[in-house]
Amino acid sequence: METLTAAELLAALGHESRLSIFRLLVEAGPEGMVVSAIGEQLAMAAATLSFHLAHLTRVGLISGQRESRFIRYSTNYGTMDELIAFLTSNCCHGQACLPKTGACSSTELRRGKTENPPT
Amino acid sequence: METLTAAELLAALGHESRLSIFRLLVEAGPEGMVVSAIGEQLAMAAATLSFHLAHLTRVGLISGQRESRFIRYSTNYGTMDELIAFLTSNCCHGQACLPKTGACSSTELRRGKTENPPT
DNA sequence: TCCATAGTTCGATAATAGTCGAATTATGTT
DNA sequence: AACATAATTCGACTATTATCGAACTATGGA
Repeated sequence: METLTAAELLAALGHESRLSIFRLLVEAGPEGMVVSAIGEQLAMAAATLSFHLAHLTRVGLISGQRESRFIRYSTNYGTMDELIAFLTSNCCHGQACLPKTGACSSTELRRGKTENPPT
Repeated sequence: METLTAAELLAALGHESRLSIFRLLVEAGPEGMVVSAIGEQLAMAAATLSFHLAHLTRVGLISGQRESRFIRYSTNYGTMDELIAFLTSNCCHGQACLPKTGACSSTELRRGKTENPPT
């Protein structure tokens, strides 16, 4: 993943409103949520919510599809997966720098443990 | 970790210059790097570099300590560890949500191929 | 003390991002 | 068709962020 791309993803998540939206969608799971339902949870003007949804969509973290009058958004797990991989790569360059929470190892587990093998 | 705090960390990393600085320091390992050495790698005005170092320091991602005339910065792995933990928590709420790593497809999506899927 | 070097802080400017009411588009209902 | 609902886009405004030369602070050496 390019540094520029990663920075765009991080910047997209680096705003309280968008991070809240994203986490809400992550918690909602693959089914996602309809915009009005998101709006009910997070108090913000409809235009503002739409603005942030568009931003998250543009960088590829979420995507939405119309369902009659509604538009249902859900997270693109793959993008998030790539971002986590980027953040954890070059991280230990050999030795384990993130051993305590198991964040690294669980990611490696998910990914088949080939990205950054300890030397 | 609070959502606000996480957003601040993500925003700090969500800028190409700062992400480059951070990754350079991550690669440098626990020894870190002196400011002038960072400046040699990443072309930017000294004031700009200082500005970004201060930002990364303020959110706790890096810290610096003086060594005679130099100031040596290094990454605070713990902060990064917490951030990764935050990002991966609530992620699958039980089931594995990141099994496949659809790396290429999600990248294509970001490239704007199918911005608004035809309905 | 005087000078050079390493970094930071200041100040002014330019650029970008966020907010939200109002207008608009899309869909479904009567 | 007329109306209601869901969501986006527009437009204008405000706030924040980034940049960088110049001035400043801190340290070490002559």
